[in-house]
Amino acid sequence: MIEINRIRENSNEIIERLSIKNFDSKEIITEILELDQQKREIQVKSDALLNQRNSISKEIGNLFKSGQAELANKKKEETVSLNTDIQDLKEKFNAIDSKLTDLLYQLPNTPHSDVPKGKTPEDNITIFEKGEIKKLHDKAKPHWELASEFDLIDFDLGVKITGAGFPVYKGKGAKLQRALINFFLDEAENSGYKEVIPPLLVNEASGYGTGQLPDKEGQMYHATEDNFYLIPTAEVPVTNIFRDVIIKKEDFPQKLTAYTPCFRREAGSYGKDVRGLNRLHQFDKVEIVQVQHPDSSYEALEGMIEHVKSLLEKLELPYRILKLCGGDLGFTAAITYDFEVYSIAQERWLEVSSVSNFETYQANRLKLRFKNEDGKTQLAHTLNGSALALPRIVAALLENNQTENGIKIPKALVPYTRFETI
RNA sequence: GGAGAUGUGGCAGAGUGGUCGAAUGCACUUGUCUUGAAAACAAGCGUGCUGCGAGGUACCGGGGGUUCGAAUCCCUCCAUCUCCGCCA
Repeated sequence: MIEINRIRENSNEIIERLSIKNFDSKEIITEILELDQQKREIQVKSDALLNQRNSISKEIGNLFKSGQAELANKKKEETVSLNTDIQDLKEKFNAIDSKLTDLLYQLPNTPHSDVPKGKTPEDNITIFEKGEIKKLHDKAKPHWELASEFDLIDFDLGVKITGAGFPVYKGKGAKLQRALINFFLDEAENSGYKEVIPPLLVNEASGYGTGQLPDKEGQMYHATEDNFYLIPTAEVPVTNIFRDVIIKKEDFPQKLTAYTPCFRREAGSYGKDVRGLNRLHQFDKVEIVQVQHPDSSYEALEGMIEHVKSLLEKLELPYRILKLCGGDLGFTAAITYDFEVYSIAQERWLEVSSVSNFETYQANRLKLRFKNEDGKTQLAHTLNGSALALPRIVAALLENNQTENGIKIPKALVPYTRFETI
């Protein structure tokens, strides 16, 4: 969430920035400032009363020690009204504080000054495009037909076992998944990311830490008996490694990568959007996460973009990079670049990666800090990106590489699949 | 899942309900000494809120309670350890 100090000092700037996200924050911020003011006043009062009580209590202790029980008991009476006042202030304080926290949770991150205005995905700006969009042969098919023709993915079987959006990968289809995961992990390691295998279920605190809660509660599967959530992305468990951590300056940057399945409930899609691998409830993804010093987080973001670019180029897929406009930007991100690959048989672009800088927004929730030159604790920056999400990569690979003699595996992947064609 | 024990500062480890934000040791930082280092000695050494500042206040696993006053007593949750059961 946005730091309260920033809101105190730059409320107008924040309101203006949030308007780029098409978020009208004027009322909330006014209320936040009021509550913040009240909260501090109450705290000062309460501190003063506690101070009084503490000194009276000390006196009572001393009186008892020196055998003046009568005087001590008389002193006790003084604390009666004091205690009701303290209790009163405590209740008020808690009420205001939880209201304030609630409102702060409702404020999205402020977009970076580079973020273009806009409301819908059409307003995103294509900043880079590369790769040849080939012509396919006459009998070219969409990936869901290829998947069933070559017996790679069984969607109906998944429906039987679980439900729609939980495919079963078979034979070379399963091996292709494994190959991609290993390829992505190796590439990440070569770029300096340390591999971790995190839990796939997280507690509530972790959900709040990265911002899935309370904003996107409905997106996550919820194991209510234990109050755990199935992770929608490795971002959640991996970034929460750093919750409540004060890292040493020399330990910057932290670069982690993780492969995990991801679980998303997703609501309200239909037709071609959800056909085949386009949108699933369970899918595999390799994520890269960085914790950075604020001065170098944008440089790190560039590095992450370069990393994802190199993956797509090694896979020989035509892709483009979009800079998301304010309206399409996620709740917690300051800036996001989406990577899309072209799916030839479907004749559409498919999002395969999202690379974002969250600046201090997540760090503030996580209490992820470092000691700066002045010896003060300061919030770090967090970043993450998909590198990459598998299903749509598979869709594009199958569709784009189909020939009349089968599907060709890109060269870079062959050492991992150990077969050249499907 | 059952029984028992434990949870204190970066680590180890004290702490009869009152002068405990917390002894002591180690680690760390700075200074003295030294050509330099080590050793020794001295000082410092957690996090938040609040205040221009001195300071005030809160935090001894989390939450709640008893009390004039809680690290210390009670309840509850969580975690760890030991034993038993179950199990990939």
